[in-house]
Amino acid sequence: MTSIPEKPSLEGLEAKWRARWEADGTYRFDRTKSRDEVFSIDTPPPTVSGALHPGHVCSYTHTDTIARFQRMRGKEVFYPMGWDDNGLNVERRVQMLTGTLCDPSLPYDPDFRRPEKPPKKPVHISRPNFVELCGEVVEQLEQTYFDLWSDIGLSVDWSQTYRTIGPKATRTSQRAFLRLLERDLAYRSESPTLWDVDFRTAVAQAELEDRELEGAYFKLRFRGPDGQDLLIDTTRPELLPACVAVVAHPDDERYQPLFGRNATTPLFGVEVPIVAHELADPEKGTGIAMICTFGDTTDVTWWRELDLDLRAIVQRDGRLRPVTWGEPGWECADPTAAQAAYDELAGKNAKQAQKRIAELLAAAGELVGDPRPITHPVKFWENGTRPLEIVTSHQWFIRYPDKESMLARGKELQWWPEFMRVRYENWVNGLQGDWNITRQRFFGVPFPVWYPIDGDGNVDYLSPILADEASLPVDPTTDVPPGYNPEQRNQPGGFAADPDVMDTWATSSLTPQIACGWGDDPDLFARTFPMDMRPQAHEIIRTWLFYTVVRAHYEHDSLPFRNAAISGFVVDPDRKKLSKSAGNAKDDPMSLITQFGSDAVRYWAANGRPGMDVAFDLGQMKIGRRLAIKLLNASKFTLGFGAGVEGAEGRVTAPLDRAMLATLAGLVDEATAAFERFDYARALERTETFFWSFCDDYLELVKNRAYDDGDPAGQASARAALGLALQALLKLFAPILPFVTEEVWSWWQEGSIHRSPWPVADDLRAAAGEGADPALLTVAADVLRELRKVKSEAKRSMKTPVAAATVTDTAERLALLARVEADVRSAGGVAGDLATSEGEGFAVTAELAPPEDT
RNA sequence: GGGCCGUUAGCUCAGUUGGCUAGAGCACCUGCAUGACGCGCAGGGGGUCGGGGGUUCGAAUCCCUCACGGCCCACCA
Repeated sequence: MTSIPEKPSLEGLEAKWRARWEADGTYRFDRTKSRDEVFSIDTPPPTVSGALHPGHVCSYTHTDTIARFQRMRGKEVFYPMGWDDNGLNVERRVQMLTGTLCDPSLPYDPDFRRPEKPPKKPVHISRPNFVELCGEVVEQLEQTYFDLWSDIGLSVDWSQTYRTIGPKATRTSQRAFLRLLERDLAYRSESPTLWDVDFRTAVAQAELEDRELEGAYFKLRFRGPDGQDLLIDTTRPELLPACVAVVAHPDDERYQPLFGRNATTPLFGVEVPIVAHELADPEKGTGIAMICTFGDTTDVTWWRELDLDLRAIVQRDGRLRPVTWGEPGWECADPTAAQAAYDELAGKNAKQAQKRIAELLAAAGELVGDPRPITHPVKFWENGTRPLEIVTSHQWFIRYPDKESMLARGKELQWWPEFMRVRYENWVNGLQGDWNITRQRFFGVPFPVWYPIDGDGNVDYLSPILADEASLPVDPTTDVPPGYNPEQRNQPGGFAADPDVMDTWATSSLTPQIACGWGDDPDLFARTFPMDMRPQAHEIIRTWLFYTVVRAHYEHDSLPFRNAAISGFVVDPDRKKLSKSAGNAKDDPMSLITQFGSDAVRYWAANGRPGMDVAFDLGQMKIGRRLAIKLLNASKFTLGFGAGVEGAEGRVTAPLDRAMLATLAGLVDEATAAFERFDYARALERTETFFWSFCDDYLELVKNRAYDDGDPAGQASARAALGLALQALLKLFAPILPFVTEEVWSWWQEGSIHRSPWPVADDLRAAAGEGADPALLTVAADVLRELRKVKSEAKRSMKTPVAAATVTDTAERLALLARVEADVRSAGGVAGDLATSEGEGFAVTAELAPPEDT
């Protein structure tokens, strides 16, 4: 408890209270509480690769308001923080920042030091060195995030942190992986996979995006079974050597006679079957398409469903691999001619090969007409720069549960707002294939497996040697599998490490398990899992949310959390999402905090409705700042009366005071219900509205009485009511404006407001007493407003005495007015008569005292 | 192509099951030294509720339809 400052101010509150809360452990999780007393939050681990912008502040503030509300309601809040330092984004950033390139074939160099400045030509370093470097860079970035989160007032328990690539997360991910493997819910297979040729890694369905690209239709002349022309349009003529069939729609009469027979490819003279499939679109091109292994995902579908040959030609670097024509699998009419043509293409990338094969086809007279330019959507990795190719490789997959059970989980989960469930259902209904969790990268969670090498030095990739669960976490590139010794690494008869790492989502889909200590800390796990709340953005429903549901469904046969609170984006005035890459996120959150104060920035954030996009708006922050300052001043004023709370019951006797408390009780009900529904915005809006009228009307109406020693009962009533109201109001604001409310609280209370109990509406009703009528306050404020209007329109001071006034209103309202007349007269400065007249409409006429001559 | 969300004052947004003359704040205009706050206080002007139909005694609210903006999904030869 301190005293009320002479000139209250917002300056320095962040640093002051941030330090205090940390020293006092205000937000530390008390792990003696049982599951039903706990409210646990599955915080989104921010990717530490990017710079922070106001968008981050917004959604994390939303979650924090809920955390603070639940804490005050009496729940013990489990509010951890993770750092997402896994994944390609971080790796890419480290490459750029340090000027290095990971080369797994190099041995670890214990003396390697990060260059001062990134060299122009990247330095090649070993995987362990690269991983070390990632750790260093990430640590610096985490500090920046920690500072911002602390200044913005997140009530996170900072002793509960994890990294998505730290030992805890690695152990959890590896354990979960091994258990899925054991139940045959994860498997390894060689199959066509979407592949980024620049980053040389597989990409999952969830990370795809379409981009419109310039392309062209090439009309190729195939030969039909009877030697007739069979014209086929394609945008990828360079894949002609990989053609394994041509396909048309089963109902397409033009091609029906040909089904089951063979066509011959131009240039290479390969005989391919003519097949039928519903996915072939008679409207597209000539209605018959070539199937290549593989040009796009439709090719993969056709190849699987029609059981076609495999003639893959695109390598992992995106270039066409060498092929010997005439050998098994590459039979053709004239191997020499085919070889001659193909040798022109081998080693080229897709673009170069396309150009060359177009020339070859034209020269051979097999290209009909000129290519027709089109724009068409092409699949990219969302972070990539070149179109994805499809290559065949060994990958780890997790089977998806059947759609029905996933949809049932979606129904079981509470969505806020409700309509977000549809996005989940859309995604589940559109699922294809299984979940590829393999990434051919270095900085990530490694698979805890090795492969045996036979006496001839061949690696058996389909018979993995599994790590012991007790030995986790393991890195197969440095650890040795059970039963082997280190000298046997990469030797005939020895073992080889799995070279890949898990996809980011394979780890972050386990954030509840990681944060709650699954397998490591069963006691904590029992008190926190399944979690209560998952806050996240809608764009990653298909990834983070969906995958997390899959993992908990498998591992615990439950939801990972009961509530999903989905936030929108922060958008600029043009409704574009705020992002660093779009260049519209120039405002640094720290400078906003300096300029307006944390509470003001939080106020702006909390104005964004759950699930709705939030406009970035400095004006709202200004208003938030004003609100915070008003809270300081109004509190100072109120407390200046010695507005106590102790023994307030029974002392609130004046009708106006009882009316105010009854109104306030209604507000508490409404704000509480809103917070329960994760609707911090409505709670704020209602509280704010009440607060301003509390200041402008109620405070004005009672201040004279509160000062008046001649009316001890009235004075005591006003002071008691003011004290109760102030306390409740501060608490209602506390989740949104934690700094200013804590500051005011400290003026006359012990302990933190953030650990104090949430206001109870019935307590306020009890203090207001039986039959307290909120309408009294409304009537009094209405009349006061009219008296002010008269003064304002006469351009006179609000202090101007009113010589006489007449209120016209219904009998009912006039009766109410009579009960609060003294307060109205006092606040309005009505010196003379306050007459009443029963009538239809509400009106007030007033005669002002003449101006004093000076 | 399918779906979801939105469109209310110049700006940011409220408006619960249809029901007083559609609200708030900002901005703008006019005033005011008032026992806390001039980063304040009092007052004022400003809206065919995206367009068009319909249901109803009555529609910002319910139904149909169109437009625009945003997002998600889609097998894209």
